[in-house]
Amino acid sequence: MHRGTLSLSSIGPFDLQSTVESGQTFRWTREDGRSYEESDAYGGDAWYATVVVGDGPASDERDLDVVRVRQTDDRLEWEASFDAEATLRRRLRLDDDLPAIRDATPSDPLLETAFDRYWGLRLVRDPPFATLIAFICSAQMRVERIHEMQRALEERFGESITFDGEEYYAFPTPERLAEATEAELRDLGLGYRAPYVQRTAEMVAEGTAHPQEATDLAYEDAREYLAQFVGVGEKVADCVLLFSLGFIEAVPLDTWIRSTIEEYYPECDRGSYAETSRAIRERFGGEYAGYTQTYVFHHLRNGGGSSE
DNA sequence: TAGATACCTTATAG
DNA sequence: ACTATAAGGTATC
Repeated sequence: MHRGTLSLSSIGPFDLQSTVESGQTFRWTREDGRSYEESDAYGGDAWYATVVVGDGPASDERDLDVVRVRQTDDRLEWEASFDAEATLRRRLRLDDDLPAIRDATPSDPLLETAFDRYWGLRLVRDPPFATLIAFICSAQMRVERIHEMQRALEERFGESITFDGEEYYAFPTPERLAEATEAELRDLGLGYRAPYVQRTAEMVAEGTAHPQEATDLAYEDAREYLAQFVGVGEKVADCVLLFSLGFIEAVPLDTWIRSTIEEYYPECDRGSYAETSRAIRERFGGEYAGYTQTYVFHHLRNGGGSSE
Protein backbone atom coordinates (compact mmCIF):
# COMPACT_ATOMS: atom_id res chain seq x y z
CA MET A 1 0.00 0.00 0.00
CA HIS A 2 1.34 3.37 -1.03
CA ARG A 3 -0.09 6.56 0.44
CA GLY A 4 0.37 10.24 -0.05
CA THR A 5 -1.10 13.67 0.52
CA LEU A 6 -1.24 16.73 -1.65
CA SER A 7 -2.15 20.04 -0.09
CA LEU A 8 -4.22 22.56 -1.98
CA SER A 9 -1.68 25.20 -1.04
CA SER A 10 0.61 23.51 -3.53
CA ILE A 11 -1.84 22.64 -6.30
CA GLY A 12 -4.28 25.53 -6.05
CA PRO A 13 -8.08 25.41 -6.06
CA PHE A 14 -9.46 21.89 -6.36
CA ASP A 15 -12.87 20.28 -5.82
CA LEU A 16 -12.72 16.52 -6.19
CA GLN A 17 -16.44 15.85 -6.07
CA SER A 18 -17.27 18.42 -8.74
CA THR A 19 -14.42 17.16 -10.87
CA VAL A 20 -15.43 13.50 -10.90
CA GLU A 21 -19.21 13.91 -10.63
CA SER A 22 -19.72 16.60 -13.24
CA GLY A 23 -20.40 14.15 -16.04
CA GLN A 24 -17.04 14.55 -17.77
CA THR A 25 -15.49 11.30 -16.54
CA PHE A 26 -16.79 7.76 -16.17
CA ARG A 27 -13.54 6.30 -14.90
CA TRP A 28 -13.92 7.14 -11.19
CA THR A 29 -16.35 5.31 -8.94
CA ARG A 30 -17.38 6.19 -5.44
CA GLU A 31 -16.16 3.70 -2.87
CA ASP A 32 -19.23 4.07 -0.67
CA GLY A 33 -21.31 2.57 -3.44
CA ARG A 34 -23.62 5.55 -3.49
CA SER A 35 -24.67 6.41 -6.98
CA TYR A 36 -24.29 9.84 -8.45
CA GLU A 37 -28.02 10.15 -9.04
CA GLU A 38 -28.68 10.32 -5.33
CA SER A 39 -28.47 14.06 -5.33
CA ASP A 40 -28.67 14.19 -1.56
CA ALA A 41 -25.76 11.78 -1.23
CA TYR A 42 -23.09 14.33 -0.46
CA GLY A 43 -19.70 12.97 -1.41
CA GLY A 44 -17.60 15.78 -0.04
CA ASP A 45 -15.13 13.48 1.67
CA ALA A 46 -15.88 10.20 -0.12
CA TRP A 47 -13.20 8.02 -1.63
CA TYR A 48 -13.15 7.64 -5.42
CA ALA A 49 -11.22 4.85 -7.10
CA THR A 50 -10.00 4.00 -10.57
CA VAL A 51 -7.99 1.23 -12.16
CA VAL A 52 -4.86 2.43 -13.87
CA VAL A 53 -3.54 0.51 -16.84
CA GLY A 54 0.16 0.76 -17.45
CA ASP A 55 2.57 -1.11 -19.66
CA GLY A 56 3.72 -4.27 -18.01
CA PRO A 57 7.25 -5.65 -18.23
CA ALA A 58 6.12 -8.15 -20.87
CA SER A 59 4.58 -6.43 -23.85
CA ASP A 60 1.60 -8.79 -23.97
CA GLU A 61 0.88 -8.45 -20.27
CA ARG A 62 -1.24 -5.63 -18.93
CA ASP A 63 -0.02 -4.03 -15.76
CA LEU A 64 -2.99 -3.06 -13.60
CA ASP A 65 -2.96 -0.78 -10.58
CA VAL A 66 -5.58 0.81 -8.37
CA VAL A 67 -5.59 4.29 -6.90
CA ARG A 68 -8.21 5.88 -4.68
CA VAL A 69 -8.38 9.44 -3.56
CA ARG A 70 -10.46 11.65 -1.30
CA GLN A 71 -10.55 15.29 -0.34
CA THR A 72 -10.78 16.55 3.20
CA ASP A 73 -10.84 20.32 3.36
CA ASP A 74 -7.56 21.51 1.90
CA ARG A 75 -5.91 18.14 1.45
CA LEU A 76 -6.02 15.47 -1.19
CA GLU A 77 -5.30 12.02 0.24
CA TRP A 78 -4.54 9.00 -1.87
CA GLU A 79 -3.94 5.28 -1.39
CA ALA A 80 -2.72 3.07 -4.20
CA SER A 81 -1.00 -0.11 -5.25
CA PHE A 82 1.83 2.06 -6.62
CA ASP A 83 3.33 5.52 -6.25
CA ALA A 84 0.40 7.37 -7.74
CA GLU A 85 1.25 11.04 -7.36
CA ALA A 86 2.38 11.62 -10.94
CA THR A 87 -0.62 9.69 -12.24
CA LEU A 88 -3.00 11.78 -10.15
CA ARG A 89 -1.41 15.01 -11.31
CA ARG A 90 -1.87 13.97 -14.90
CA ARG A 91 -5.32 12.38 -14.64
CA LEU A 92 -6.84 15.19 -12.56
CA ARG A 93 -4.88 17.97 -14.30
CA LEU A 94 -3.53 19.21 -10.97
CA ASP A 95 -0.89 21.29 -12.72
CA ASP A 96 -3.42 23.46 -14.55
CA ASP A 97 -3.30 27.06 -13.33
CA LEU A 98 -7.01 27.51 -12.61
CA PRO A 99 -6.88 31.18 -11.54
CA ALA A 100 -4.94 32.05 -14.69
CA ILE A 101 -7.45 30.18 -16.85
CA ARG A 102 -10.34 32.01 -15.25
CA ASP A 103 -8.57 35.35 -15.66
CA ALA A 104 -8.21 34.62 -19.35
CA THR A 105 -11.93 33.91 -19.72
CA PRO A 106 -14.38 36.67 -20.70
CA SER A 107 -16.59 37.67 -17.81
CA ASP A 108 -20.38 37.69 -17.81
CA PRO A 109 -22.98 36.87 -15.14
CA LEU A 110 -23.56 33.26 -16.23
CA LEU A 111 -19.88 32.37 -16.36
CA GLU A 112 -19.10 34.11 -13.07
CA THR A 113 -21.94 32.24 -11.36
CA ALA A 114 -20.83 28.88 -12.75
CA PHE A 115 -17.17 29.45 -11.83
CA ASP A 116 -18.07 30.63 -8.33
CA ARG A 117 -20.45 27.77 -7.68
CA TYR A 118 -18.01 24.99 -8.61
CA TRP A 119 -14.67 26.72 -8.14
CA GLY A 120 -11.98 24.06 -8.03
CA LEU A 121 -13.59 21.81 -10.65
CA ARG A 122 -10.89 20.66 -13.04
CA LEU A 123 -10.95 18.91 -16.35
CA VAL A 124 -9.73 15.33 -16.37
CA ARG A 125 -7.40 13.43 -18.64
CA ASP A 126 -8.91 9.98 -19.04
CA PRO A 127 -7.61 7.05 -21.13
CA PRO A 128 -8.50 7.52 -24.84
CA PHE A 129 -10.18 4.21 -25.68
CA ALA A 130 -12.36 4.05 -22.57
CA THR A 131 -13.36 7.67 -23.10
CA LEU A 132 -14.22 7.02 -26.73
CA ILE A 133 -16.51 4.12 -25.79
CA ALA A 134 -18.09 5.96 -22.87
CA PHE A 135 -19.12 8.88 -25.02
CA ILE A 136 -20.39 6.63 -27.80
CA CYS A 137 -22.63 5.23 -25.07
CA SER A 138 -23.62 8.73 -23.97
CA ALA A 139 -25.93 9.38 -26.93
CA GLN A 140 -29.43 10.18 -25.65
CA MET A 141 -28.48 8.95 -22.21
CA ARG A 142 -28.55 10.43 -18.75
CA VAL A 143 -25.21 10.79 -17.03
CA GLU A 144 -26.17 8.29 -14.34
CA ARG A 145 -27.04 5.65 -16.91
CA ILE A 146 -23.79 6.19 -18.79
CA HIS A 147 -22.02 5.28 -15.54
CA GLU A 148 -24.13 2.14 -15.28
CA MET A 149 -23.27 1.08 -18.82
CA GLN A 150 -19.56 1.56 -18.24
CA ARG A 151 -19.72 -0.46 -15.04
CA ALA A 152 -21.58 -3.22 -16.88
CA LEU A 153 -18.91 -3.29 -19.60
CA GLU A 154 -16.14 -3.45 -17.00
CA GLU A 155 -17.70 -6.23 -14.96
CA ARG A 156 -18.58 -8.27 -18.04
CA PHE A 157 -15.47 -7.82 -20.19
CA GLY A 158 -12.84 -6.14 -18.02
CA GLU A 159 -9.89 -7.67 -16.23
CA SER A 160 -10.14 -7.70 -12.45
CA ILE A 161 -7.57 -6.77 -9.86
CA THR A 162 -7.72 -7.09 -6.09
CA PHE A 163 -6.50 -4.19 -4.01
CA ASP A 164 -6.81 -3.81 -0.25
CA GLY A 165 -9.20 -6.77 -0.18
CA GLU A 166 -11.56 -5.28 -2.76
CA GLU A 167 -12.09 -6.34 -6.36
CA TYR A 168 -11.78 -3.71 -9.08
CA TYR A 169 -12.28 -3.93 -12.83
CA ALA A 170 -10.29 -2.31 -15.58
CA PHE A 171 -12.03 -1.03 -18.66
CA PRO A 172 -12.10 -3.77 -21.34
CA THR A 173 -9.40 -3.84 -23.98
CA PRO A 174 -10.34 -3.02 -27.59
CA GLU A 175 -9.61 -6.66 -28.45
CA ARG A 176 -12.03 -7.99 -25.87
CA LEU A 177 -14.82 -5.59 -26.83
CA ALA A 178 -14.26 -6.34 -30.50
CA GLU A 179 -14.96 -10.00 -29.74
CA ALA A 180 -18.25 -9.20 -28.03
CA THR A 181 -21.38 -9.71 -30.05
CA GLU A 182 -23.99 -7.05 -30.60
CA ALA A 183 -26.48 -9.19 -28.68
CA GLU A 184 -24.17 -9.42 -25.67
CA LEU A 185 -23.79 -5.66 -25.63
CA ARG A 186 -27.51 -5.11 -26.00
CA ASP A 187 -28.00 -7.38 -23.00
CA LEU A 188 -25.98 -4.88 -21.00
CA GLY A 189 -28.51 -2.20 -21.89
CA LEU A 190 -26.54 -0.38 -24.58
CA GLY A 191 -29.45 -0.39 -27.01
CA TYR A 192 -28.67 0.85 -30.51
CA ARG A 193 -25.19 1.86 -29.33
CA ALA A 194 -24.20 -1.82 -29.11
CA PRO A 195 -23.05 -2.19 -32.74
CA TYR A 196 -21.32 1.20 -32.56
CA VAL A 197 -19.25 0.04 -29.60
CA GLN A 198 -18.43 -3.33 -31.14
CA ARG A 199 -17.42 -1.89 -34.51
CA THR A 200 -15.37 0.95 -33.04
CA ALA A 201 -13.57 -1.52 -30.76
CA GLU A 202 -12.89 -3.63 -33.83
CA MET A 203 -11.40 -0.67 -35.69
CA VAL A 204 -9.03 0.00 -32.80
CA ALA A 205 -8.19 -3.67 -32.26
CA GLU A 206 -7.40 -4.18 -35.93
CA GLY A 207 -5.29 -1.05 -36.09
CA THR A 208 -7.49 0.81 -38.58
CA ALA A 209 -7.28 3.83 -36.32
CA HIS A 210 -6.64 4.71 -32.68
CA PRO A 211 -8.03 7.71 -30.75
CA GLN A 212 -4.53 8.43 -29.47
CA GLU A 213 -3.53 9.27 -33.05
CA ALA A 214 -5.65 12.42 -32.92
CA THR A 215 -3.30 13.97 -30.36
CA ASP A 216 -0.81 15.07 -32.97
CA LEU A 217 -3.36 16.82 -35.18
CA ALA A 218 -4.65 20.36 -35.18
CA TYR A 219 -7.87 20.69 -33.20
CA GLU A 220 -10.44 20.59 -36.00
CA ASP A 221 -8.49 17.93 -37.89
CA ALA A 222 -8.41 15.87 -34.71
CA ARG A 223 -12.19 16.15 -34.45
CA GLU A 224 -12.59 14.90 -38.00
CA TYR A 225 -10.16 12.06 -37.34
CA LEU A 226 -12.20 10.83 -34.37
CA ALA A 227 -15.45 11.12 -36.32
CA GLN A 228 -14.35 8.19 -38.49
CA PHE A 229 -15.22 5.81 -35.65
CA VAL A 230 -18.69 4.29 -35.76
CA GLY A 231 -21.09 6.09 -33.48
CA VAL A 232 -18.81 9.10 -33.20
CA GLY A 233 -20.04 12.42 -34.53
CA GLU A 234 -18.69 15.90 -33.90
CA LYS A 235 -20.10 16.17 -30.37
CA VAL A 236 -18.70 12.86 -29.13
CA ALA A 237 -15.41 13.62 -30.85
CA ASP A 238 -15.20 16.91 -28.96
CA CYS A 239 -15.81 15.09 -25.67
CA VAL A 240 -12.91 12.74 -26.31
CA LEU A 241 -10.67 15.62 -27.33
CA LEU A 242 -11.58 17.60 -24.20
CA PHE A 243 -11.72 14.93 -21.50
CA SER A 244 -8.97 12.64 -22.72
CA LEU A 245 -6.63 14.11 -25.29
CA GLY A 246 -5.94 17.50 -23.74
CA PHE A 247 -7.66 19.73 -26.29
CA ILE A 248 -9.02 22.08 -23.65
CA GLU A 249 -10.28 24.49 -26.30
CA ALA A 250 -12.94 21.95 -27.35
CA VAL A 251 -16.55 22.85 -26.58
CA PRO A 252 -18.85 19.85 -27.12
CA LEU A 253 -22.18 21.17 -28.43
CA ASP A 254 -24.65 19.05 -26.51
CA THR A 255 -28.28 19.81 -25.74
CA TRP A 256 -27.35 21.76 -22.60
CA ILE A 257 -24.79 23.97 -24.28
CA ARG A 258 -27.03 24.46 -27.32
CA SER A 259 -29.89 25.69 -25.15
CA THR A 260 -27.42 27.88 -23.29
CA ILE A 261 -26.33 29.39 -26.58
CA GLU A 262 -29.94 29.92 -27.61
CA GLU A 263 -30.77 31.66 -24.36
CA TYR A 264 -27.59 33.56 -23.46
CA TYR A 265 -25.51 33.85 -26.65
CA PRO A 266 -27.95 33.76 -29.59
CA GLU A 267 -25.46 35.64 -31.77
CA CYS A 268 -23.15 32.60 -31.60
CA ASP A 269 -25.63 30.29 -33.32
CA ARG A 270 -24.22 29.85 -36.81
CA GLY A 271 -26.24 26.84 -37.88
CA SER A 272 -23.51 24.33 -38.57
CA TYR A 273 -21.67 22.58 -35.77
CA ALA A 274 -18.25 23.77 -36.88
CA GLU A 275 -19.24 27.43 -37.19
CA THR A 276 -21.23 27.53 -33.96
CA SER A 277 -18.35 25.77 -32.26
CA ARG A 278 -15.91 28.46 -33.37
CA ALA A 279 -18.20 31.26 -32.23
CA ILE A 280 -18.93 29.90 -28.76
CA ARG A 281 -15.29 28.88 -28.34
CA GLU A 282 -14.33 32.51 -28.80
CA ARG A 283 -17.06 33.58 -26.39
CA PHE A 284 -15.86 31.06 -23.77
CA GLY A 285 -12.22 32.07 -23.73
CA GLY A 286 -10.59 30.59 -26.83
CA GLU A 287 -7.79 28.23 -25.91
CA TYR A 288 -9.37 27.40 -22.50
CA ALA A 289 -12.98 27.35 -23.68
CA GLY A 290 -13.44 23.71 -22.69
CA TYR A 291 -12.97 24.65 -19.04
CA THR A 292 -15.76 27.19 -19.30
CA GLN A 293 -17.97 24.66 -21.05
CA THR A 294 -17.54 22.15 -18.25
CA TYR A 295 -18.39 24.67 -15.53
CA VAL A 296 -21.44 25.87 -17.45
CA PHE A 297 -22.62 22.34 -18.21
CA HIS A 298 -22.37 21.28 -14.58
CA HIS A 299 -24.06 24.47 -13.41
CA LEU A 300 -26.96 24.23 -15.88
CA ARG A 301 -27.46 20.51 -15.30
CA ASN A 302 -27.83 21.21 -11.60
CA GLY A 303 -30.59 23.75 -11.98
CA GLY A 304 -28.58 26.87 -12.62
CA GLY A 305 -30.65 28.08 -15.57
CA SER A 306 -32.33 31.47 -15.64
CA SER A 307 -35.70 29.74 -15.60
CA GLU A 308 -34.99 28.50 -12.10
C1' DT B 1 -24.88 20.78 -47.88
C1' DA B 2 -28.93 21.12 -44.96
C1' DG B 3 -33.10 18.85 -43.04
C1' DA B 4 -36.00 14.86 -41.45
C1' DT B 5 -36.37 10.41 -39.22
C1' DA B 6 -35.38 6.09 -36.93
C1' DC B 7 -33.08 4.17 -33.24
C1' DC B 8 -32.62 1.00 -27.77
C1' DT B 9 -33.52 1.59 -23.12
C1' DT B 10 -35.05 3.72 -18.93
C1' DA B 11 -37.21 7.06 -15.97
C1' DT B 12 -40.60 10.43 -15.19
C1' DA B 13 -44.73 13.25 -16.15
C1' DG B 14 -49.39 13.41 -17.33
C1' DA C 1 -51.99 1.28 -15.28
C1' DC C 2 -50.80 3.25 -19.61
C1' DT C 3 -48.86 6.53 -23.04
C1' DA C 4 -45.89 10.27 -24.23
C1' DT C 5 -41.64 12.36 -23.79
C1' DA C 6 -36.83 13.08 -23.20
C1' DA C 7 -32.17 11.72 -21.88
C1' DG C 8 -24.50 15.01 -22.82
C1' DG C 9 -26.53 12.10 -30.77
C1' DT C 10 -25.43 9.50 -34.86
C1' DA C 11 -26.31 7.21 -39.22
C1' DT C 12 -28.88 7.23 -43.13
C1' DC C 13 -31.64 8.93 -46.70
